Amino acid sequence: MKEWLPAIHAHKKNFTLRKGDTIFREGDPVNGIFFLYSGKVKVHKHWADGKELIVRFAREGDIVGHRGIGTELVYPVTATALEPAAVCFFEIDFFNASLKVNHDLLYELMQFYAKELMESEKSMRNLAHMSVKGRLANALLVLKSKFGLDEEGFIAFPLSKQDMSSYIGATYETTFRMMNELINEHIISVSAKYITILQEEKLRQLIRED
Amino acid sequence: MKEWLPAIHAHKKNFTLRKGDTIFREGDPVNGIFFLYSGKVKVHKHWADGKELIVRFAREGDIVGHRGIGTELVYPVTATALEPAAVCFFEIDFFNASLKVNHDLLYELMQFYAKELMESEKSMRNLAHMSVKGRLANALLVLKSKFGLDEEGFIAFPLSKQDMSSYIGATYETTFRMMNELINEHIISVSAKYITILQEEKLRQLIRED
DNA sequence: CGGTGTATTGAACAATTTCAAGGAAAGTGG
DNA sequence: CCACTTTCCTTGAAATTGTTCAATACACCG
Repeated sequence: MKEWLPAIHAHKKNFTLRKGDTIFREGDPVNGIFFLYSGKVKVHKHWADGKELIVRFAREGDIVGHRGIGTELVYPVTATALEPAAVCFFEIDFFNASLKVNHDLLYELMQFYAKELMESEKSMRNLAHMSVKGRLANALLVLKSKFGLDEEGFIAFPLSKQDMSSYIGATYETTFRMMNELINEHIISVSAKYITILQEEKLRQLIRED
Repeated sequence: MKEWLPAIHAHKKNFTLRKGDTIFREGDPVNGIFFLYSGKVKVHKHWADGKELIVRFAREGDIVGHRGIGTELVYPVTATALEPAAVCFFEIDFFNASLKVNHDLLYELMQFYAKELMESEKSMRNLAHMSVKGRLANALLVLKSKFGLDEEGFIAFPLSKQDMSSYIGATYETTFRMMNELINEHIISVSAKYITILQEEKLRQLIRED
């Protein structure tokens, strides 16, 4: 999704965001699409009592707000900065016009959607059939493979337990307890928001499907 | 997704399916894409002990197997006929070539994916935050709005309780019990696979989000 | 008519959420 | 920089929801 980004570079409008800032909110009219230059963003859906489910994380180079493309009039999700971030914004009309003209862009976007759909349906199955501990194990592996490790061996996407619980679709308390189990079993170690995977194989065992 | 179907009509290969036949299986190498001429199909993901989650239903005019498009080498889902069906098959190479050439087709496919993704993420949130009863209520409303009612006022997509439970992501027994509650509360009435919604408003109350 | 699959129900069990309550950390405004 | 507010963290116990197991009934099919 990064190759053609420079091609439409000239039409960008830049914004900077502070931690906790909202890029767009579920239900807002769709007015454009965003690219992340720097920072980390969560994309989430809301539910009663401030409950939420994080459906995706984005970092530099990623696209946000694409769920508004097509026939949708309002964003079906909210996007919130997890740390200071810089985004560039494209008017929806401009972006749609680009899609009409730029076949490669459209093809990439289609493939991107296809991949997101697969991930999403996998997550659906996980939510339906996996225990919280299994979903946590899976989330850790996904975060590692998607964002890698930093210099110190931590998963390079630090998350509050709050956000972790929203990501795996469980309550804060349950997530906390399951995390403790993993720590006591020496499968992971945790220092504030920073997580180290000690025994990847044991995590994999927790998500065996059959 | 139906408008451009005739355009590539000449390249089709037809197949007929009996109830229970599998069109393709999760893990099979992707060899093509299917269009449903008639019949109903479920698209599902498997899990241990023969558990499954139905991620989508398709009927005549719908596309099946599109999840294999792009970089994927194997289907991430299984497609099974719920009743006798007729499909037409397109080689993946031919379909990909069409996408490269036919901009409108590609655009429609992209929009289709975008819509599917939104639905999928909505389902994710429902699985994470709604009770089984709420998910059942939601499923009934979705099935009604998607497939309509037949002449007798039944939801025009008869489902075994087995499939219903796989669709809402709960066990057979729980689904059964929740269905009984809805019946006892005179919200729905059921005759074998055929369901009538008696009080749509009460179903909506069960899925209030906030 | 027996068999296979679906329907039905109860009871025990397990997983997860909810509630409650205290402590730590972190950001905010004076 | 400090007091204050808020948010996040931590833990236990109780309540709830949903699953699993088990056993029986029913229905259709060859």
